[in-house]
Amino acid sequence: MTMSNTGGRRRPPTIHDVAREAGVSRGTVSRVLNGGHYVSPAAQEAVNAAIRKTGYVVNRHARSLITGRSDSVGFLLTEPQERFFEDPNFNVLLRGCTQALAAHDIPLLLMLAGTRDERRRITRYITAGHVDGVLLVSSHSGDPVAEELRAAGVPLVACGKPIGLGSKVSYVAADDRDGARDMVRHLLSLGRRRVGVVTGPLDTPGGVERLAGYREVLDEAGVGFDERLVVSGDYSRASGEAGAERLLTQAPDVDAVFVASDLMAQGVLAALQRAGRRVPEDVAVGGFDDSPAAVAASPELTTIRQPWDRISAEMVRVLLAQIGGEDPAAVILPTELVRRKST
Amino acid sequence: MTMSNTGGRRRPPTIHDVAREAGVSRGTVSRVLNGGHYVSPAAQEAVNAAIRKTGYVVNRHARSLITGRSDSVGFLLTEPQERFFEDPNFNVLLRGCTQALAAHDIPLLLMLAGTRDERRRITRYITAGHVDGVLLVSSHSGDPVAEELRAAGVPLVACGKPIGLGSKVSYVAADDRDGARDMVRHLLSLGRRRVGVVTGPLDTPGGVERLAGYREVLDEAGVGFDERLVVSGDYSRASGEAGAERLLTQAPDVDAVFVASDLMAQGVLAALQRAGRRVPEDVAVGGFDDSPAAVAASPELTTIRQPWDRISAEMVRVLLAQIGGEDPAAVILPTELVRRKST
DNA sequence: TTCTCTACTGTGAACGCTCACAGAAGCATG
DNA sequence: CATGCTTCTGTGAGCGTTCACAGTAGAGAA
Repeated sequence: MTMSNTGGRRRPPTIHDVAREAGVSRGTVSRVLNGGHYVSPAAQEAVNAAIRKTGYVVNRHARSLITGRSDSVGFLLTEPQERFFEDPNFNVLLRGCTQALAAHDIPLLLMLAGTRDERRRITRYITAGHVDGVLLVSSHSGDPVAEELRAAGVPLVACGKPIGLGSKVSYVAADDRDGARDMVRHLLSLGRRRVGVVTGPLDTPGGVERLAGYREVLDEAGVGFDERLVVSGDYSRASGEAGAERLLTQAPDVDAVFVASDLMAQGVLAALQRAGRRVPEDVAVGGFDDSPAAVAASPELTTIRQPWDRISAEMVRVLLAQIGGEDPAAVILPTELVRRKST
Repeated sequence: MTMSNTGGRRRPPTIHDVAREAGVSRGTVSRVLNGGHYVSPAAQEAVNAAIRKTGYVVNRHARSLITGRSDSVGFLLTEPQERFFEDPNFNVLLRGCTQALAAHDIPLLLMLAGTRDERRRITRYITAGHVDGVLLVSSHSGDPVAEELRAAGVPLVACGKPIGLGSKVSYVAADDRDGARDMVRHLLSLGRRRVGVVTGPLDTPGGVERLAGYREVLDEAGVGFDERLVVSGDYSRASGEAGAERLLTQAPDVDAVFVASDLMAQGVLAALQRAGRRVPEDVAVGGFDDSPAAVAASPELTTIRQPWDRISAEMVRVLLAQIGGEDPAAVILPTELVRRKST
């Protein structure tokens, strides 16, 4: 029983305790802690032994106070909160970022900027230097928080190409256009010629790019573009359902649909089913994301995989580089067609 | 242009700057910052004006260094990570906790303890005092991290009744048994008599309680208990699908199913559909959670709402109370039957 | 007047760490 | 022998707060 456990916590050992235990000075312990340059092997060893023995863990507040760094980063969501809950992609991204940061021993602070007040509070918190950088999820345009952070010089990496922030903001994104091309080519290769599309929100680069890829392939295949085959959605399940209904009205002969998100594709499947169309026999359906929703759908969705694990890893890499003084960077990652039952 | 914006960030104002600006001492500013007791109205006013003028934000690291508090809490997930992504409840809980904490200006640190290494690192981080308390999501038994934290005297609030941690750990949970009772009563009230159940994992209190509620109502209604009507799952969609298949084999005359989670209920619906049973005409299906999955299902699920917003709010309240020195507490919250299309 | 009490204010010390600097020791070079 | 260089080590200062304490001013009571 080394620990009296009556509610209060014992005062943890300090760098001083370690120094005394190892028979060296605070400075030497600090040097060992920070890379071990200019430390003799003997001292190195003694300090490490003392750290193990005392169970020392550095006090990050004391360190931050003098270094000016916080050694933590924020994960900021300025989207309308609903999307967060409905879209499984956020989970995957959040998890990936948390783990990638954990590998660097950097905690992730979750920040949800929903209301005006929350936005103000969070902006203050960040610009006050309480985090070293921010991972940003905000695909819609005109985001005042992001703009303010950028102006304040806070290292920032967005997920997906941000709008209206100039070229000074780093971002990591999947190759939306190329992914869309792959999917539409796949649908054409099945012999379908009346290929519809349910787009994402067209005020986001992702939405625009996926639509552009669709058009490109139709052009290159010599299949005419028919605007009755195009309806727009907002990535939500409900908008997919509504979109499919509109599509069936405008172009009843549709024999394939490229849907710009898996969640919308779920809605499309439901609407088609209700209309008595069989998938994939009557209408082939292709999604986008390869989110958990793709496997949960029935039939399971053929979709375009966004490499979320790589996206999150790259976001963290770019952010840390930027915190380290490097210039902003843009990273585009390749997508992959995943064939399942819906095509 | 008050801010030179060439990459570096300007040194933020300190309490000293505010004191000089307001013509008072650091101590007075500090008192205003911490509640304003024993401060004259005039000084109060002057300090607030100076804070607004300078844009001062307290340096939390300096504060933490001396107070010993970190004014932050961890949100710790020790579940197998997959559940996190599949189960929409986690999102709602995470969001609720983040927002409830934000109201107290307390940041939430997301901690995912998947691997052994991660567990060790996180345990060290927490016991070193880098967070004041922990919100714990870990319904399965034998969680070494939780036990270690409890032993170290870290304020801890679990979501759902934890197993094997003695009574010293606070928790907040929905009234699982009562919810199950409501649902089964509802199914009986529809005239169904062959009511099956797909349970949750039976090494968790939630799973056990929901099954107990089911049995209680059958007993009280004089409907005999038939073990062929009972299959067990693990809250995952896939296990619901498998469970329903087993149920149809063991008891083909089943006319209602109480499923212990919405996600499993999705799987049950899929399996029933495949087997040619109509819902709700042939088989009524009741879920549990009222997660987004309930509305996404087709037909939309009748389910038992867990009051996630209240659960998260209570978790935060209890945790902060405990950090403030109060004793651990258990909170049980009522559930609510939500009728939709599946019954 | 003198004392006590309350309301308020300022000051130095401390929290635990890193950083800059000074210096010691060892070795090669002039 | 002095000089310089490299490698290593210890020391004092200071990061921006809070806290304990000392002190002041004014009001009321003796």
